[in-house]
Amino acid sequence: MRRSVYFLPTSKETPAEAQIASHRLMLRAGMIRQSSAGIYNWLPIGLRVLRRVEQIVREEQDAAGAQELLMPTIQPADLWKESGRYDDYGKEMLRIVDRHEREMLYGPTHEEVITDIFRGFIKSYRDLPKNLYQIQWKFRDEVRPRFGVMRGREFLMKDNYSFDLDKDGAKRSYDTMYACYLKTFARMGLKAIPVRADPGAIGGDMSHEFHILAETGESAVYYDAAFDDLDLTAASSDLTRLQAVYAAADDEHDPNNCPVPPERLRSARGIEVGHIFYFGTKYSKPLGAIVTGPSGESITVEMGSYGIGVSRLVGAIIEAHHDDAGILWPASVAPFQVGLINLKVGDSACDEACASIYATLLQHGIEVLYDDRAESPGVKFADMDLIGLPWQIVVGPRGLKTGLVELKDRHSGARQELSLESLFAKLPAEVASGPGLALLPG
RNA sequence: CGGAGUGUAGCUCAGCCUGGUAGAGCACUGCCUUCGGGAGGCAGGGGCCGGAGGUUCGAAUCCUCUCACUCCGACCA
Repeated sequence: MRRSVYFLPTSKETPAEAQIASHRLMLRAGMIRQSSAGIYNWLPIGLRVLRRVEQIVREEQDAAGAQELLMPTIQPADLWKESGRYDDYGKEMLRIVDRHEREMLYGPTHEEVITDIFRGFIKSYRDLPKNLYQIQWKFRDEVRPRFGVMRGREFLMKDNYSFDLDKDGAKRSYDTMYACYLKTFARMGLKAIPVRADPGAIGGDMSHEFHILAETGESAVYYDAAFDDLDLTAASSDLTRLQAVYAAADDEHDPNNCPVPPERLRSARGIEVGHIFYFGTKYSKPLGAIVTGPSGESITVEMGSYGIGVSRLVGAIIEAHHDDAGILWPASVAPFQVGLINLKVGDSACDEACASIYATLLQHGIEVLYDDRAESPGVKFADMDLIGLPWQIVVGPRGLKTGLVELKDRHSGARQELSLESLFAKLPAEVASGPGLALLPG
């Protein structure tokens, strides 16, 4: 993408309303623009990141055996009356009346709708288990939205729902998602600690929240120091061991009754990016999600639900990956892999070298943001650092005199002067291997 | 929902106390000089001072009401 035509409104000024780094950086990097309290426009470069995060979540859901569907944002109130939650949910639910005076609502979650789908089609134990997911916008009329997309009222969420014949099956579904979540977050460059949690309004008796540790986190979490050394990306083989290590959210942690000795207890702030629940028949019972068992008996299915805050993750990733100059995107979610800076637009040597590099990168399927504006180099460098692409290629007249361009690793700051030939020879491999890799000595 | 604030140019803000021609920096447009980590000069464009009432000869400024947004607390992916 050429910077001269791309809609990318970066800003030097720190927006007055933004309190935390991720919010400031998202506004300054032209990713989002507030529409009203807790509701955001996603501008092109922000949407690119959102889509990448969404895609990682999707791939891991698919890999875990969940199947994607899409439910509506607007739901009929009747279903919620049937589950008994219409009155319970309170003012967080945005209620709408249509032209026929029918009560509708903008879905804050989809247990009722998915259960309605299930009961309409699934009638036999032989069709179980099922695990269905969607990535859809939700609306919760938060009393106090804040921190940009980290606590918006409208937010993109991956939610899935498991249906099993019995509690053992439900536990397997739960564990599958538990492992899936660890892998999902790891792919985004995040270490998410699974902590025991209060099932809250969703209800149920088994629940974990996944927290990214960050100073700006909204929740207090307590955990065994062993977590600091655990490889949370490990396969599900040692899940039982992992789940035995203590970690609890604020409301579940009792300082007077904690299994972890004080010297090993750690407390930190966390950003909740995922939450999984097992809640048995809480919804299947009132909504009549019943299958016929092997002996012809009626069995009320065991359910669980699992959420990942996709739009929140974009903010959380920035909280975990930024420096004074701007964002440091992990390659897996970066809006572009490479930023190409032409230091002197109009200089034929610079223009030709950049055009050649740009074309070559595109040929290799590498996404590149080419800053071809007639701006001062200072502006371009600052903008590119702010945007935070993993790699930068700097092309200027001085270097070109000896046939060299600069390759910079945004994460480590390491720079290397390369000839065009060696750049072409090594760049695709370097980019494919991701940022943070030490560059070979020039 | 309680408490505290803020609304003036696209952005960050001054002006308000003490009423009298609407301001600055950045951004934007044009020209010139620059160009290796947020350049400089000159010339421009851009505002119903959030909205509605009121007081006054006169209101961004004083009063009342309202709307929006932000922050602190209690609640949540």
